[in-house]
Amino acid sequence: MDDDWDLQAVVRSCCTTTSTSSATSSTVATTTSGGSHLFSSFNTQQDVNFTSFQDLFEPRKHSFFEDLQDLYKPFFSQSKTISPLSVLGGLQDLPQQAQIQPKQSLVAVKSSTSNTPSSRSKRRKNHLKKVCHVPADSLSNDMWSWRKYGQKPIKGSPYPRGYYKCSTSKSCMARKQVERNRSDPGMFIVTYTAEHNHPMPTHRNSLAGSTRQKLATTPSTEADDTDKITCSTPVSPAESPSTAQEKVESSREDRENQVEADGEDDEFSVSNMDLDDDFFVGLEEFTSPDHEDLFSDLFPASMQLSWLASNATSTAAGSS
DNA sequence: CGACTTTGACCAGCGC
DNA sequence: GCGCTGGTCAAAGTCG
Repeated sequence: MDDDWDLQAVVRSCCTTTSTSSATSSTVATTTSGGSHLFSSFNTQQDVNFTSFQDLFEPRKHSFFEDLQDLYKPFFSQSKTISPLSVLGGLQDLPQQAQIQPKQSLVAVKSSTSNTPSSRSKRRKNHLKKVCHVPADSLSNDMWSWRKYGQKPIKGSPYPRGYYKCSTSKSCMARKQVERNRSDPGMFIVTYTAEHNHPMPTHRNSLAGSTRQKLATTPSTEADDTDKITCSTPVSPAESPSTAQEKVESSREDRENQVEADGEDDEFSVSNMDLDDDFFVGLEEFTSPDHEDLFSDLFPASMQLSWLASNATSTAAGSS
């Protein structure tokens, strides 16, 4: 079935590297808060040129890193304190760039209480949602562990939507929905709802699921295709290992479609989580206006967010 | 044994 | 108020 795609989608959210066109992935926050700062997320291009990000950030007053930090913070468990909304909060500010599906995006408005839905709070009403457009490649980069709890065909879309929830903690209300962009099959729309109420797992946990690739059919392939890193979203609940796996399977199919585009990778960067505050602290130094240049120097082309990648590797590895 | 995926059914919000 | 659609639950099965 179409399940495959969701897997991939899941993860890599925000920052991935992908090969796809640069502008493609953008994250949006559905929240109505109206803010706007960051979260535009990194595009997943492998070549991610930070410059390309500029566009995204330009409008902003914050320095590149600040934005970056903001972006990540929410996702990274900030090492110690993760505020429940942190994730969402960060997203809220997203720039309008993201394209979101009108309906969803609007929907989210907020509900702090959303975290405690009564048993079935299926409701669309409350719940802040963050929407990220992620290249297929990046889907897998998620440091969080996710467990798929449902999949449904969406009206108007040829692709089903996968529903994932955080598997790290039962009490964690964080959820994400992965859906392929109908207009651009190479891109996935990942919607995050609620926040993680716990720190990111150091090791992408979920071992169990992580491997479930019955078909593991193409682990290697995938590795090639999907695993390459990028900056995956640092934290976004993107896909979990499990998803990654799914990806794998799906990758078979997707590959056909995406491979070209992807080719890249999916390595995950989970381990990066360690970066957290310290990491950003260091980055702040770069916050100067010149950051662009700095990046060029510091992060040569190929590198891009390879740092993330390295971490990701672990995930990828783990997942596979 | 534990964790995850898959799938069908149920439930509730939303629009008319 | 009704129907549609989306979101979640729960059982069954799979895999490490």
